[in-house]
Amino acid sequence: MFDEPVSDPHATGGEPVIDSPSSPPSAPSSGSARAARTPGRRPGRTPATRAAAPVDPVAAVLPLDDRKLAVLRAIVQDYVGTEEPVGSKALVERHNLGVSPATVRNDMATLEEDGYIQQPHTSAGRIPTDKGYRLFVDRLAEIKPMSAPERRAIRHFLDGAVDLDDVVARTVRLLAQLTRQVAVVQYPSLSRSSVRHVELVMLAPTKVLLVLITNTGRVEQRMVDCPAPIGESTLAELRARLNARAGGRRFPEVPALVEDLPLSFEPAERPIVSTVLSTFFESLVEQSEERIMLAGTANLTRFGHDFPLTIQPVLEALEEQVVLLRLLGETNDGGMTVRIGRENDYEGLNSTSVVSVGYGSGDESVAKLGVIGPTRMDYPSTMGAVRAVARYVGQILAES
Amino acid sequence: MFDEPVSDPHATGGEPVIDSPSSPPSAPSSGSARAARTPGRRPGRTPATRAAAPVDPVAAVLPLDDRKLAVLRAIVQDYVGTEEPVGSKALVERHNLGVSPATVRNDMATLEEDGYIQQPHTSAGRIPTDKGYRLFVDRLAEIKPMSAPERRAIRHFLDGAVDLDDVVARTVRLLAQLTRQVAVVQYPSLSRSSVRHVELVMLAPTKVLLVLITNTGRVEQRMVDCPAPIGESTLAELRARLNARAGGRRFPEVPALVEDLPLSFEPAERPIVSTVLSTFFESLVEQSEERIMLAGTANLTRFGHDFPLTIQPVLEALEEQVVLLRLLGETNDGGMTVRIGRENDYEGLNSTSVVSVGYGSGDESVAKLGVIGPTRMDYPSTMGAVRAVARYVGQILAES
DNA sequence: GGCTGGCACTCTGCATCGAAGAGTGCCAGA
DNA sequence: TCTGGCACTCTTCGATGCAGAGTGCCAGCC
Repeated sequence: MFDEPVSDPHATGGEPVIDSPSSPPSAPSSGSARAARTPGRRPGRTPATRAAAPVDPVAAVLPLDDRKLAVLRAIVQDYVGTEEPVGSKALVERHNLGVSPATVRNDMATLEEDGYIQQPHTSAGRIPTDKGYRLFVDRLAEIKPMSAPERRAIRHFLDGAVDLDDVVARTVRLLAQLTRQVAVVQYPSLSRSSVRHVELVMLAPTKVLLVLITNTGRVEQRMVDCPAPIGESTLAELRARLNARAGGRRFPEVPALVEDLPLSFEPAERPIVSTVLSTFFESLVEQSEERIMLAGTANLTRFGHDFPLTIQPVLEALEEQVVLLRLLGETNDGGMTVRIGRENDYEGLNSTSVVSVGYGSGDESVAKLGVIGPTRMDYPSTMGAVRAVARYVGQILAES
Repeated sequence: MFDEPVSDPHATGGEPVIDSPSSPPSAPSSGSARAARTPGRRPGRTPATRAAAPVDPVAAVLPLDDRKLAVLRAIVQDYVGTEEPVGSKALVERHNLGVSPATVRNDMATLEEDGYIQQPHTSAGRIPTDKGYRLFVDRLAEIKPMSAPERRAIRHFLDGAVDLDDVVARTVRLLAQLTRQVAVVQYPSLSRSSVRHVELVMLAPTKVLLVLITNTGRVEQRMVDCPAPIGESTLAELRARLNARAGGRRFPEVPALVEDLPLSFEPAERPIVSTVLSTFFESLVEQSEERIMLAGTANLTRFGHDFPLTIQPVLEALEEQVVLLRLLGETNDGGMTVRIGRENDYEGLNSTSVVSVGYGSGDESVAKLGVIGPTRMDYPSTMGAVRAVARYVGQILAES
């Protein structure tokens, strides 16, 4: 059965939101500039260019005809469902492809030569390789939209949130539940937010608490140790000027806007003001720039048979905020990003796939979210869930 | 080798800080009122009372002599080390107990009858039961103090923290590393902290951001939707009065101290003031009362052979803040609490042990921390690490 | 009464073996 | 280009057998 167009998988349903990682923003290779692209390593793997310049010797072999693609898709679907290598006979039975097992076997041999599938052992069925999944995601899969009840449930669940922490917490849990995988949600990034209010609270003569509130509702605080006692009036003035200049501005602009502030104070007070300001920038911008929330680690137990070996490095990766941040950081700004297996830079995640996307209150993204699962995941559904959740979080943020 | 006193394991080294869960606060059963007690289910299991009233038919059998206790201890130690059932021959070889394997076998038979050890299969070695671990922890084990370099490392690591979040974050990671288990740290509880400062920030005419700073450096914020626009001057006045009355007070006292505040405002403003105040109490006290941080989940992979079955429910438990909070909540205020296997109320943790203790800036605890590991854990070392970390965090908090 | 050596017994763990089944690759023919 | 057939490979599973570890019990000794 070949019920979806292969040449442009996005023609029928959802918008084309798939971006492969590290695909060059230029050089649209197929009809639509926003259509799926193959990763940089295998350039020119699309109908439009495949005949033109056979850069890669493997790629040169490659007039993968429709049936072979259908076979690959069937293999991916079956393997994702059963977790077992799929053989030619079973494939023909389950997908009535209209040809005999022998023919499918020939196709499989081709697909294996080209590196899309592989055999765990001689005379076992085939399983998709990372490259196979890549092709599946890029050209064969269609993002599966959420059903109406699912959408309602998402909406309802997120609507109950009382503050930003709660929004993020609910979002991760929701995402983990929907996808039955590990979910990761980044807090709205400071660098993409704007300043709503800056508050300075004196706790002791030389101790000031700096509280920053962003337009996304995020609140950050930091203790400042002043070199000398600071007067309440100075503090009030600094607060007023800081808010006047920075209020409403995007974060990256702020330093330039307030750097001359110390000059407007008495010389004696300038060092103090400078200290407060530098803490403001350094600590808030650099240190706690990014926060992340995680849920669904229990889903890791459904990973596979070779359990402890796979799960340990993944758990370790999940403990490292840095790794997660970099992971999400690689999300393409435009659309959904899928990184499959070894496409992930971090070694511990070499047998996982990461589906991530930006979300935001307006039309641009303020942070990323995503899920981490086995390469052997149900990509269409996962991508659908990730996309849907990202949209609703964006809406919620825009409302509050 | 029988190098530590059995009758009172606390005579030589560390203070008696072990408390069994659910042990009645009254009825000290041995010499020291703070000495280890056995859980309620098995009353009267101590030298002082064992001959008096044989309540329990099993307990009646029980003049466990010193050698049997030594055998039990040896079994626990060996099993913890090897993860394999330990037999009589190996026991005699490794611990030169001064008797023959046959004798040890007889002792083992007794210990098994009494429920302290069990055989996985006929003619396999013995492994300790929960009850066996309980006895070990209560009477045979001594908390192993940290070495000087370890203490220095702890101190050094925690000293680098820049704010409360950082202190807590460093603490969990440290604890997880030291014990090689899952670590849990509760944020300093609001109900045991005092108010350092309350800040009210107007974000919109009817939106006020309430920021609360505690003496432990914890900062909580909450959005308040006012029923009517609130004036800047009213807000300033409310802020001043709130701080005047609540500043420095313990949290539980605060409601009573400020409940009449609305009356000191114009009648028109009272509803607004009331709204702010009620958010102050309800949200802060009830909802986000407790926060928890977690680390070391990757250590779960070292749990045991029967892997996925054990780890899944544990991971699920760890995802539930509520479960963790209740877990820590059961920590005895006085000293260290060890809950072994089925002593844990939560079913998913029935094959784990939880070692927890309170920590605080002064002499009383403001929150709890602990680790979760397999019942087959090295209790002396784990307890030593937990105790040491708790002390240092307390010191750090007291300083800042 | 408690400890010990000896002995028979049980059970696991491991390797070996063989049969069954699934799947492949290749070839000749339509 | 597809198909049916066939030989071959390799995994899986159960049965079998053997070695090793550990026990329980008993009779004898101190």
